[in-house]
Amino acid sequence: MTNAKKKQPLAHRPSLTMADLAELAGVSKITVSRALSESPLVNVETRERVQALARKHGYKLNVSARNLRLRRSHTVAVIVEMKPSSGRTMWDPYPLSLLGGISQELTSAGYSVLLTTRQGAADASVQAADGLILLGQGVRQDAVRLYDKVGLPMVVWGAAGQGGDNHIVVGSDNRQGGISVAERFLSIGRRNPVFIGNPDHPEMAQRLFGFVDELAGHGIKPLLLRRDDFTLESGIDAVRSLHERKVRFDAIFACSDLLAMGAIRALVELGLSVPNDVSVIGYDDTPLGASFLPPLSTVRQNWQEGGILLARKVLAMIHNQPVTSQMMATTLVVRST
Amino acid sequence: MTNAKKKQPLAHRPSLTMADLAELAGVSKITVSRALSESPLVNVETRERVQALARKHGYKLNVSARNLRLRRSHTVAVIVEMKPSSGRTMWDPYPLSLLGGISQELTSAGYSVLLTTRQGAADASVQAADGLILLGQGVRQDAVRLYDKVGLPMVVWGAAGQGGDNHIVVGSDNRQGGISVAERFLSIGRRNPVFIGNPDHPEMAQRLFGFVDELAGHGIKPLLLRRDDFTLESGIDAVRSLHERKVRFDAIFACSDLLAMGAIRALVELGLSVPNDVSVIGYDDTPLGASFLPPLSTVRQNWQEGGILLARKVLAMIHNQPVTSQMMATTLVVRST
DNA sequence: AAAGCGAATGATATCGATATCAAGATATCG
DNA sequence: CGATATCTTGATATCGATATCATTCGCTTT
Repeated sequence: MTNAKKKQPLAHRPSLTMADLAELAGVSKITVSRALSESPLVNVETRERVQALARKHGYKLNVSARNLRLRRSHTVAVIVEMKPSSGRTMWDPYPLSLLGGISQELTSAGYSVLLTTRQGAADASVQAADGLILLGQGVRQDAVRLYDKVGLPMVVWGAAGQGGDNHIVVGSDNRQGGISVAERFLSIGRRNPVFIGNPDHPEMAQRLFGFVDELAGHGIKPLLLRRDDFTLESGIDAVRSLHERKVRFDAIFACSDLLAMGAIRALVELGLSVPNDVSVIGYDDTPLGASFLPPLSTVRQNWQEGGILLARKVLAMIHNQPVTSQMMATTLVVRST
Repeated sequence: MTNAKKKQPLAHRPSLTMADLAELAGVSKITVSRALSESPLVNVETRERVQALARKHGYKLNVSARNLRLRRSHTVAVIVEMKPSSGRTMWDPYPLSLLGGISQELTSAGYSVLLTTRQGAADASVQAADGLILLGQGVRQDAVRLYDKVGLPMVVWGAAGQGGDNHIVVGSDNRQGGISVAERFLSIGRRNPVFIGNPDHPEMAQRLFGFVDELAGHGIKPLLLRRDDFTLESGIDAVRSLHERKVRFDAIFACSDLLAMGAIRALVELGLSVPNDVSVIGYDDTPLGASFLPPLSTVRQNWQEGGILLARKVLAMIHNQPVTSQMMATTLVVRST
């Protein structure tokens, strides 16, 4: 018997089972199972003997078997929406520090992270997970709807107000971010602010709303300048178009740091001083912003913490604890612009 | 029935099994299994009937059960070495477009990606995978050794020459990258080049070797300026220190774009012209490099393609096909510096 | 017409773990 | 001392899929 087992060519390591361990320890499989899972049902002495044996022989639990029996997988699928909807390739640093936070939190809770990059339909492998985390651009509600149907606990990263039947939303408080920029502009006496970004993007729309509402309270109506690309070039182009149209403005709220840096460069080229003539505030607190000349003022979102929060929420949902959507506070980082 | 289904708080959906499908179709489980896996053993008519039924009722394969039976998991674990060894946080854009490539390739081959961020010892969940991909800084050989012991097919991202008993290495050809920079400097007549980077880092060491060897062939010996941080500040600081020490130099090869940009900024502040007085070439082709003023010359590594290659190699190893380590060519992108 | 063959399907065992229920050993109580 | 409670262990069934071997049926072959 044992012999037969050893004989097979086994491309994969022999890895012994609980049955093998049981034989070694002179007890039954079930006792081994209990011993390894710290069950109080087994005698302390037996438990330690079994555990020692398991360590000694390098026993590895067969996860598939356990998952089959327990009807759960101890796995959370993270679905990354690949379609770049607006020049941000999804594989840029930001959403990915989210991944870092998620991975860290789930791993330390004993869960595995199944990474999925959605290309077309819902991936079948997702079905095996205990819960879902959906990372997207926020633009594509179809993805949310698609995965809502899977019926698993789900947490979506995005703008508030997208909550649905079966999922909750975690995100950065974009509205508050917009408000904080407005407050800053007001406090330094700016009266002709411009907003640059893409209001079709739910997260940016929130920023715009916060910005507009806060300014409206002081009788100011900002100019909305739509830009779909979040690149340096796009920022340059935006400012040039303002200049050509002879628009009067003394403050710019750009929806990304790159846009902001482009804007500043264009302003300087036009002979305008930042921040004396025009004040500029970006979004995201890119590492480069701090080193930019002049150092860029911006709104910081804590992505890593967001990832941790996402993970905690799914876990809570999986364990049937009550959870609610939550927006995370942003920080206005005032540097020199 | 339907009612009951809808009513339960659905912690878990009922999800039918092959046995259920078998009954519905009036055949046996095996036939269902074969039908769904496109086996030629079943009648075409039966197969289609079963498949239609499966679709209609939303049948989902129980992955755990299949994996248990087949003794494989259709999963590749990607281990991300978290310890930031040199200021690069691992969660910055580069290694992560690797992840994108990996995920894309594995997913479309029907494999799942298990994301693990190593914090301490080898994660147990890794045991369940069919293969491993190790993404690290390259600095830490201990991680490689640790996972080598697991005995699974493994592919490591890094510098060549680290190949071990049980794994192969895929990486960017850093040596060639260094050579190409040297060639460029030679072709434009530079005679006093400086290398800025950390030679303890295997990948950078390769760049340095290529750089030095190529220059040596023309009787030139570059100055090695060690910098452990790959930040803008570090680049600024490097050039300042050169200046203070009154070193003569007319070319800089910086091991990261940020270092290069910092260097350029410092040079400009010192009243030197780039590239007239000093030519500068960075590494990585950061998105911002192209928009930098002046546009940065750099060495591009194709991360995404690297990810795809990593994935293909593990898959090949898993299927017992012969594989070898491989370095990917880099591209010198000459812009204005 | 008997034998032989291939196509289609099924019965059963199995992967490795755990839940359930039963049972033996020991301790405690009236 | 017999009975009940407690502690510890085990036998068996089960999770949902697939491999192996067996079986049935129709059709060709000589």
